[in-house]
Amino acid sequence: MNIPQPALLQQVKERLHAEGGRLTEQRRLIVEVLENHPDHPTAEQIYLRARESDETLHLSTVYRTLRWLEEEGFISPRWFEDERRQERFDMGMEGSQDHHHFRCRECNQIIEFSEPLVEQIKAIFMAQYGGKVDNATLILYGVCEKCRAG
Amino acid sequence: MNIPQPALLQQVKERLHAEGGRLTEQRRLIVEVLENHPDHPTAEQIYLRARESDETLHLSTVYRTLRWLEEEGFISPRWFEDERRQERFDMGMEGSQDHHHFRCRECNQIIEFSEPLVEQIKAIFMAQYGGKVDNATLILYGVCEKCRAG
DNA sequence: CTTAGTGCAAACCATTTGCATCTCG
DNA sequence: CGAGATGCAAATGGTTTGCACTAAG
Repeated sequence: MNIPQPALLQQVKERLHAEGGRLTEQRRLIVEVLENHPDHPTAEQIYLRARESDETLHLSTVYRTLRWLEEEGFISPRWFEDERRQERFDMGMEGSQDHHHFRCRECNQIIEFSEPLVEQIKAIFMAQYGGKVDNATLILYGVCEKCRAG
Repeated sequence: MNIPQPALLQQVKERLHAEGGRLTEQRRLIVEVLENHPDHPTAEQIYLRARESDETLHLSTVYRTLRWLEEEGFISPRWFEDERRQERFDMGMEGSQDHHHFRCRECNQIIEFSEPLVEQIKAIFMAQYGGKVDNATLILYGVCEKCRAG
């Protein structure tokens, strides 16, 4: 299939080393899956994909690794309204610019986009209400072009 | 943009009548709690407040009523990132204009605000990616003025 | 060797559902 | 009286955790 990109894996390796953590086979696999499938998978989807390479991998290990990646700022969890309690994982890295999401309620596709007006909204809010806004999540819901046409 | 709304209870009464539903004591209580506490309570908070007037009220009844109110467009569920799985209920009525939220991560206060730029973002997205955007949820996270000062 | 990490099973917990009973209209 | 609601208990399902064992460095 796809040749794994060393970008995320390399960063993870370095962070683990700095913290006295260990790059296990399981973690390597999970990170590879994330790199090769930037389509906001659920924990279970990551689990199933990684299991194709390691039959013994357990879902709880996937969760533990995802939580660690989240704490380290490598990924972000996302929730979409039609999926109430299920979380999806976003490769967005620490320090990278905010990006936002459109979710098609027919094909469930997620489109990422950046939108400078959101910065402006933060500024307007702060001017009006005081306080400090650190980050913003914006999700648009609708029907994508393809589903409208089809 | 303030369109005076008849009290929620009155609207609920009419809708129930139109559908052959019944205005039970439990539903009346739950709707009253929602009207008197527009602070985005959780199901359990609504339950506890309503129970002060009716010891026998059960949490499942609260959930069933909330789901009905949601289907009828009287309230909307909202999720905030630091509470992963818990939902909060928003009195926003059907047909009322989109409103958005700021959440203080110290005092957990929620501030509602409207922001016309969001309409503009929807239009920009549609122009760029095609498709149709129906609605948008925007949540700002940060520290409110009071908590910053304190 | 040492201890971080894993597999597994059990726990968690907000929410949902099946069913016998009650009650609103 | 009869359909619609409720109380209760049990189920659900994504996520988390305790523990004994395994393996990375």
